[in-house]
Amino acid sequence: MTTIERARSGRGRIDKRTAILDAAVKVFSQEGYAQANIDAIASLAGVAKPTVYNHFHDKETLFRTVMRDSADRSTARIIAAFATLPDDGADLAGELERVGHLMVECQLSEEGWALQRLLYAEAARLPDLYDEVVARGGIPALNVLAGRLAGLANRGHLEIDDPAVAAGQFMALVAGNLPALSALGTRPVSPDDLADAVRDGVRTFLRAFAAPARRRSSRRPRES
Amino acid sequence: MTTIERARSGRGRIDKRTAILDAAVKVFSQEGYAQANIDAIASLAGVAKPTVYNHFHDKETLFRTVMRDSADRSTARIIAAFATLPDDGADLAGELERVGHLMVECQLSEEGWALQRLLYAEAARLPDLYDEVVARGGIPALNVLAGRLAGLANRGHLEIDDPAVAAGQFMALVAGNLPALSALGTRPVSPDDLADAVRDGVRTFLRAFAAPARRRSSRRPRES
DNA sequence: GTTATTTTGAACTCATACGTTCAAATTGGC
DNA sequence: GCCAATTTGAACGTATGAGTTCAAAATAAC
Repeated sequence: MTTIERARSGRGRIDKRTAILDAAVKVFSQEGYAQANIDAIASLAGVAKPTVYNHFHDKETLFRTVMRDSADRSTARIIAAFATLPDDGADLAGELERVGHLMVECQLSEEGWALQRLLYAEAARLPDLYDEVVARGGIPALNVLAGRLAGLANRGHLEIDDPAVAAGQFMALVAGNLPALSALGTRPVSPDDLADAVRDGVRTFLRAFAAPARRRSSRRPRES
Repeated sequence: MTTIERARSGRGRIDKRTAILDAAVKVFSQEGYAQANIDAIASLAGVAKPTVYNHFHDKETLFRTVMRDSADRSTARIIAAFATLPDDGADLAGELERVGHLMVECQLSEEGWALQRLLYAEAARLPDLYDEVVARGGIPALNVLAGRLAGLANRGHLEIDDPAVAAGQFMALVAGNLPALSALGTRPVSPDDLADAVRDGVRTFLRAFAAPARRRSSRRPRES
């Protein structure tokens, strides 16, 4: 089943499989699940229709595979971006903006939007697929960011009660405007608007969570 | 065409039309556009199929009407909620939480999620519909909230540079966790989780935008 | 009651598209 | 060169569903 298994088994032609997946992600994201045409996918992949059914039992299996792969790619990108956030707190605003940019660019990518739109579209029909994508994507990414923020808080650069909450709020603040800006990914976003949105989000995040400059309290409870 | 026109023209049976729309919103939101079946809508509305085509020229027209009506209802609810935000700044945190609750409940409603999922699903295919819904829904609602926040800022209860940005960030902070919490509207949200999310959002919003207690920025001294 | 309009049921047309079948061609391993 | 697995093309069966047609029935206006 897995890419690796097939590659080792020898006989299966791995390139056909990936060609089908590449074509499928394009067609699904342009047309949506129901409107996507298997013949179109086969033709775009340069493959005969029975070959598609040879690799993927039916349309739903193909769709699920596409969504899983897409989620894995996006997650890897976002986690890599978060991992570059330094712990030392130097130029915190600049670093948060940089990471915020990487994050939104991942979501703004063709594939990021496609994944999100398809998830929304099919969540009601395939709730387990939604759960799986969240488990593979959103949750790990959020955990990584929460860990970085917790590190910054421990070193006194941020004042954070709950790192997971703060991580979610960072994402909401920085990326919350993206759907409106890009019309759900159907229109290009001007780099200036994007930079403004990220900057505003980071500024508000820091207004809420930046540790007071004078005090270098590692942990200062605000109220009981 | 409009409800009112039809009601005055007399001959058209207005109740059939609304019954069709009610049925259509249910079927569309459960099945999605492509999977939605006109026969099912007609049957659920207690109406013959040609009657559907008598009121709405084709499936897409019916869909667009459903989306517009749904957007109008949601917008009216949210704007009504925002309008109850008092200007005087008394119990600001409590009031923001109350309004935040009204806002997320609107989005959490069956219809709110249906609208959002269908928008995401069909945005690529019907970009103009997306624009129309945003123009009727998101933008007016955001403007009303921005106006309220600006009022609070003028009276010295908030410290806000750009009310529109702050309004968008309020929505992002308070509602940003909803998709994950409710699995895009496919699962019920526990009232406790919901209250936590709203409280966390409002707390962060106030940490970023609350006017410092000592300084009386503009007009009104803080009464305490 | 008369009349114009709407509604209804049922059957029909037509297009789309999933998934299958199968014999022939191709491929890769040995 | 031989064999086993895969691929291919093209046709097919089948299902689904949008939108139409039409004559009969129901309805509202006058």
